[in-house]
Amino acid sequence: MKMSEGVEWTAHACVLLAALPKGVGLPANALAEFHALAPAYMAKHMQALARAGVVESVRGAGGGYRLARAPRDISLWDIVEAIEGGEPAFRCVEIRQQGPCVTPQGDFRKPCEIHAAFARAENAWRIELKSVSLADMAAEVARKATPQKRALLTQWITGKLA
Amino acid sequence: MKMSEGVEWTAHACVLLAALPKGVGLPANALAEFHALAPAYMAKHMQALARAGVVESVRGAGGGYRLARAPRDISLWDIVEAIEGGEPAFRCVEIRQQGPCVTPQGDFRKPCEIHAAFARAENAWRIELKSVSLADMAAEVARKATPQKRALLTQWITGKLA
DNA sequence: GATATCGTACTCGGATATACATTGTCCGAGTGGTGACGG
DNA sequence: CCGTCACCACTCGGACAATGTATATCCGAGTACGATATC
Repeated sequence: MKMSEGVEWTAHACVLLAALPKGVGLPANALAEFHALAPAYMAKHMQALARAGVVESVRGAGGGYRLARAPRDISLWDIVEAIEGGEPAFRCVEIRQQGPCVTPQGDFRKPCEIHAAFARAENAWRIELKSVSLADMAAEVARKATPQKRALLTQWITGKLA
Repeated sequence: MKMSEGVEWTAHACVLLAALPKGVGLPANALAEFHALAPAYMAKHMQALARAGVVESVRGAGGGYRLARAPRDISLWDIVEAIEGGEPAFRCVEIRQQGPCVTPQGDFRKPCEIHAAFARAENAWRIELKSVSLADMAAEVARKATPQKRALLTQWITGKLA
């Protein structure tokens, strides 16, 4: 059970976007280059974020992706849901209802204990992810930002605005 | 991010084993037949459980699988770990250390915030799974056991013991 | 009748195909900027 | 000098291959049971 690496890619990309001035975005190329990632594949993942409404896309020259909401209102769970899909990892197919000794009148209204336990566990996981917002992490990144990094970002942005 | 269906198969199988008299086991064939599952594939998953030390295997006629510990001492996490492997779903590859504007002297002693957040979330998930033992679920199953089901199990076991 | 031995049936274990999902790449669609042209 | 128009470069979006992992199956290795022959 492993998560798509796209989650890590887009999470870092979103943190970067969150550190930018409000309303300003960057093209997928720049987001990929910033962490030395494959541009085309990064673009694909950003599309998923756009479909999910986490980011907004602006086409044409000077376009790119920018956050659709305030960083405080975007959680890690939003990103996971956009990339991985919101379906639970444990998919109960009700095998308890199969086999030679299943009574037709067996009451299966309540989910089986195994299913219930996994649902509780994934809920705890989801709640933890929902409690972490981009704003929290962007602050950490901004604190460590070097002049070098600021310069590159400014160049990208001003290059856009020029 | 989806979990192997083998987890569901083996979880139900282990609950069944937990409901049996202490020390008694069943062959993989019987475990599969009980829930109308592919016997060969069930056998493969039971092997993983045996390697992980969750169940013990007994070869030869009258052999099979039996729990290696008391049901109270086997948790859902043990089964997930045996089937899926204990590695975290989110694999941080430290992409923050890549790219054009990474300072060589940047301190990366502490894990990045994204990595830390996912680690916390998965920990919550793991703790929840560790808190559920086979004994809890076996009791639920035994309470609902029909005479039909009891008869089939007795037949399998006595067929073994005869 | 008891015991040792051989054969057989049963079960696990790992090696081997297959299907599917993820990963990775490319080209077309759409849009804003820019320069040229005309008024 | 200003406004309009057409062209171009840039960016997103979805369609298309390559790779890796999970799924599914089969056959060989090993063991206990039982039958048989012998003492």
